[in-house]
Amino acid sequence: MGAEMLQKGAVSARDVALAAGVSRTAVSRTFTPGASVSPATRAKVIAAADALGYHVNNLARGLTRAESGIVALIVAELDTPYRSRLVSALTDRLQTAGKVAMMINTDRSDASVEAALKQAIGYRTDAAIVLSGMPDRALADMCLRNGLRLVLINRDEAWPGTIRVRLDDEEAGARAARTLLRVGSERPALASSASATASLAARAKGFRAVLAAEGVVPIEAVFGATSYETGLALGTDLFSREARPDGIFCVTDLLACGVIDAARHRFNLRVPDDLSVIGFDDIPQAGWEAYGMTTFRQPVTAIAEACVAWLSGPAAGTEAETVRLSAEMVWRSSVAASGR
Amino acid sequence: MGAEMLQKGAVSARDVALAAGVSRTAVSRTFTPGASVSPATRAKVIAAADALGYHVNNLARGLTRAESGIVALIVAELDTPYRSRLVSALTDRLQTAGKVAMMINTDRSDASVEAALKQAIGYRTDAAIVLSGMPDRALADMCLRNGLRLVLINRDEAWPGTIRVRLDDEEAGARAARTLLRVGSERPALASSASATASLAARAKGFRAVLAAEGVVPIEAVFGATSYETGLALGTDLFSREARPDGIFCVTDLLACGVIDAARHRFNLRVPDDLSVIGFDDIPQAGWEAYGMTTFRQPVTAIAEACVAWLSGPAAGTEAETVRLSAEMVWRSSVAASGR
DNA sequence: CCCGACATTGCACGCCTGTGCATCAGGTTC
DNA sequence: GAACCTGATGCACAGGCGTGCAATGTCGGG
Repeated sequence: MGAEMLQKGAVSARDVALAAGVSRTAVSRTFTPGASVSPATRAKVIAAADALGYHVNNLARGLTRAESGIVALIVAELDTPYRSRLVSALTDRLQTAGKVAMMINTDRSDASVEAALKQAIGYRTDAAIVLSGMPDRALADMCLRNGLRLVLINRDEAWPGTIRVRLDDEEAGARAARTLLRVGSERPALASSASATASLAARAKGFRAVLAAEGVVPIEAVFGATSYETGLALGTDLFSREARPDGIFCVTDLLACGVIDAARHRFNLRVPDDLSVIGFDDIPQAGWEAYGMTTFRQPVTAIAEACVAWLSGPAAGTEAETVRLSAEMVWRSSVAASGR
Repeated sequence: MGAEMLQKGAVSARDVALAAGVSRTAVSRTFTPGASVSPATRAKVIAAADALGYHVNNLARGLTRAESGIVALIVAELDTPYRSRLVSALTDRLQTAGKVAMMINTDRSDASVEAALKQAIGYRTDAAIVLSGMPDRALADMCLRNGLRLVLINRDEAWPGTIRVRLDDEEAGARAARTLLRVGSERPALASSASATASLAARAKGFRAVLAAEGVVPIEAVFGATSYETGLALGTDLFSREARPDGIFCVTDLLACGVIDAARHRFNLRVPDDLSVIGFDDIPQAGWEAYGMTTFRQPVTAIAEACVAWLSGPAAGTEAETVRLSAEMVWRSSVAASGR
């Protein structure tokens, strides 16, 4: 009936204590697992808390405790199939681990990554998961000094107090090359963006190495950002050449979609009859009937699992750790059947 | 050289004060815009802060201030093109407004939305932007009582202290119907998922209303979740019927992609020659050459803009506000040219 | 030289919680 | 009945910050 306490601020433990006729300590203990409170008191507190709509202030709790429960996700181009899948998996996993994700956008520039990390420090984030862009050594040290653990995904650098999560990109690239050779591709090609990412470089490296061992030099098209539009451009470039490729490894599904569309709609080529295409990531669109793309599946849930497990574990000393996961091949219809 | 202060916790204002030989107050004032500090003191403080890697603790700051600077984004199925675009726009906009986004996943169930909101309250979020799922009235009141402002996107309910952001979905549906009629469609169809969303329902309603005025009853296929796979199923259902539709309005691009693929790859139909398709959202894939979909563009940046503007504004009284935005039509090649 | 205006600085308090320590009630054992 | 143990409870403090208030120092004007 008489609903007081409607001012402006949130309802605090003192309000609950007042309403329940107990001390504020009792309220605190009620919401602290393992603390000593009598069932009677606890019941009174819970009743009052429910009536007032009380919730423990995690900010204040984070002041005293060493952990705030917040983990920063630092990411560029979230509106991209692979990224959004990974972020979704990460937030999911963090939540079930009792933590919560704070999203910080960057534009891939070093400056914006630095700003993002500083903001993360400002909120006393337990850790930061960096999906894109690269903090330099000094920045990483600053994070460490502020008790902020760093998770680097798809990066080569390894620093103290840091965990790296990597895929077997090189092996996947090699497998792509072997697959194309087995299909009988005589003019295999590599399509990649110009973005200097460790994982993209590793995929290309593995691809080239296998071909080189067979004495084959791949046709290459490398430019642009990692996007569908670049894929289109790469495709039209490749198919306009004298020696038209008959098998293409695209370091990313997004690129592969563009390449396939260029082949079909701009050059009237049939996939896989005239051309085999292999991608990487297994974004949802790779499974769409318009593409039916043979590709490598990013183990997003395994990646998320590894990150969160490390975060939940004890603050491992100062050695850098590395987690390696493998990308399973997914067979669809963009590669001639004999290749399997 | 002598790097002390390497314990465990983060570096605090007191550490900086000690290093700079000033009071902790001076440090606080240095980082508080508009506070009174002499240039000399400020310089000493900044130097010490840089050397130690100090960053103001936003958690503690949020304790005193009324605002924490955190805004919760409550969303399901983030790994979906439209959602990820919207979330990306929102986090971007929030950041430039000096706030930061906290991502909370839900599985669309009411229970998980409730849990999400409670977590948001726990972190004394300034506001919560609900992209999917629906808090009930009691829950909204609890938020309000805790000083948490609520932004509801694509919802019908309007409650005190809340803002709704809506599109002119009904008008768009109507326009889709008029467009199909103009192309000469004799058997127009509606494809929708079974998810009971206000916006989807409004699109369908507008579509049906225009047709009804012309004495036409659309062929309808309505089932499943809002996904590409459902689109495939809807398409195969529709194209298997006696009276095969020659124009389809899909309430979502994701559905439309599935419908187009079903038409092309399962029934050998040509788009737009045998069939016109209109979607909604303008997800990136709608612009891909494989689809070239005519659709309605979700004004994601305008939506984000509206949300953040409201959040940054004064805590408007207790009336519910509503923002209406319009979805511009995007012409591509999935509708016969004469339709324009 | 004196006085008022003003900028700067530090003390102390409040914000909200968790927790060590002391207190106290209640019950058990001899 | 006394000594003792146990579980519950409250006090007081810490944690990092912003800010009102008072004190100090500085400068200009008269």
